Amino acid sequence: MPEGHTVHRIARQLTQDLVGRRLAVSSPQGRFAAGAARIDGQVLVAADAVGKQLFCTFESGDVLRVHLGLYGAWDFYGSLTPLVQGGYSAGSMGAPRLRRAVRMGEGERDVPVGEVFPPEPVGQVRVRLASDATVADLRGPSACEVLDPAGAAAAIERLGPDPASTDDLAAAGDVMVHRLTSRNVAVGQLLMDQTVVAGIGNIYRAELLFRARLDPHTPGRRVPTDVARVLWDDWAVLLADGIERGFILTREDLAEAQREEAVADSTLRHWVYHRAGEPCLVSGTPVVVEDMATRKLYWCPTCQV
DNA sequence: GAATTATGCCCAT
DNA sequence: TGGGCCTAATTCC
Repeated sequence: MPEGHTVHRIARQLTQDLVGRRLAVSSPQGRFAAGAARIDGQVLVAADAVGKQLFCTFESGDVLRVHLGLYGAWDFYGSLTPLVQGGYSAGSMGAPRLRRAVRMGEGERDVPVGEVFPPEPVGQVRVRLASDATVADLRGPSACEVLDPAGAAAAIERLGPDPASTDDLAAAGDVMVHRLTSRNVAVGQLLMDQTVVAGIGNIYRAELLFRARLDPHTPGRRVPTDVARVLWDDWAVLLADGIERGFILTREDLAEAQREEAVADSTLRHWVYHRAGEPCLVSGTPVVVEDMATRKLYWCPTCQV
C-alpha cells in the first residue's frame, strides 16, 4: 500500500547496496522466470523511482519496471546501508511487514539468529536481486516486467511529474498545474490520477486537500492556478519529508514531543485520513468519509470549501 | 479463528 | 462493475 515516498526509499536502498554490482536475478516463484533470465548476470546501473513505479536499469539497457500495487513489498537481507537514523540490518519496504522486519523509523532490528545468507525465499517471491552481500526479494507486485529502453521511456512518459524525480521543479509544477486546471473532473480524483501528477495516493490526496482547505469535489477547471501551485509545492514538501522520514506525517502543527508519539502511533499523523467521524482538529466538525471513484475520501466539510 | 480492510491499478465483462 | 494480484494488520465474532 505504498505511496510515492516508499518507492523512492526503495530506489535509494537499491542504489546504495545493489547498483554497480553484478547481480544474480531469479524468480523463486517461477512466474517471472523468462524476465529474470533476460537480466540475470548483468550489472545494475541505476534504480529510479517515478511516482509509484520503480525502474531498475541494467547494463544491456533493459529495464526492470515494478509497481507494488496494493500489497507488494521488497524484503531486504544482508549488508544494507541504513536509510534512517539508528539504522537496521533487515527490513521490508512496501506494504507493512512485521514478521522479521522493521517498520521504517522504528529503529534497528537484527536478522533472526541462525538465519543463513542468502536466506530461503519467504512466500511467493516474484523476483530476487542478489549480490554477494545483499538480497532484495520482491513479493506481491501488481506489475513486474522487463522493458527495452524505448519501452521504459514510454512508461515514464505516461506519468505526470514527480517532484522527487525532476531537476526542474518549477517547470514540472507548470505541467501539473496545467493538467489539474484543464479538466472538469473533481480535484480529489485528479490528484489520484498518475498522469496528472505522479506518486500521490489516498493518504496524500486527503491530506493535501485539507492542508489547502480545498473541497475535494471542486472541478479542476474551477481550481485557481495559484491554489493548484500551492498543491504542487506542498506535495513537493510532503514527499521529501516522507522520503526522509519513512512514513507519512502531515501534521506540521505537532510539537517535537508529539512527533515522537506519531512515530509509534499512526493515528496521530494525519489531519483527516482515516479519521471518519472524529472531530476535525481545526473546526471540530466530524470528518466525513465518502466514496470517490471507488476509493475512500476523507475530508472536513467545514474547513474545505 | 474468520472476516474485513488497505497507502493501487489493471483487465475482462 | 467486479475480479485479480497474493499480503498482513485489524476488526469482528
